Amino acid sequence: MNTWLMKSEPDEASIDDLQRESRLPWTGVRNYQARNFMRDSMKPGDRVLFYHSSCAEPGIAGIAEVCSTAYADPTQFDPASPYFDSKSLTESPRWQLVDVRFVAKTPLLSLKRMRELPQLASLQLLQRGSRLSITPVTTAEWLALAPLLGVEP
DNA sequence: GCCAACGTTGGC
DNA sequence: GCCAACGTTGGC
Repeated sequence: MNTWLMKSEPDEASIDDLQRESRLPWTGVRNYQARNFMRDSMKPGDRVLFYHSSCAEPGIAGIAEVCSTAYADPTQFDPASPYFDSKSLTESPRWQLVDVRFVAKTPLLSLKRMRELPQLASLQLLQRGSRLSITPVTTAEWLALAPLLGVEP
């Protein structure tokens, strides 16, 4: 089983929203690398670290789980959506997504705190200039993160 | 709101 | 295929 870190702006979809809905499609990814992770590498059952970005307290706010294989992101075909992509054709959708289900809220592990911890220094999230919204987390990184999130690895 | 870093676009 | 211009991300 793989672990992923997925960023979401809490104004759009927070861990509380996911808890309420119990399951959400991960809409709006418009970056090829992030899409490829969902399309090619994510499997149902994979662990997701739910990260809040572009907010007062950026950090990991909970745990989720991939619960579908990849399929076409419907928002790319919706002219009313901010994620509409006029160049994406129905017969060859450009953007894909997976569904994610709620597992648990965690005490917020802030970006600031993560930057202070040497055992987390390898996280792709923390690399200079990194802004990919979906990044893989290694087993070693997950083992270092779990106790900080108050969960069993 | 600023701006560094990165990704995409399109002319050549 | 290069690369300048432009757009976006996201922390601060």
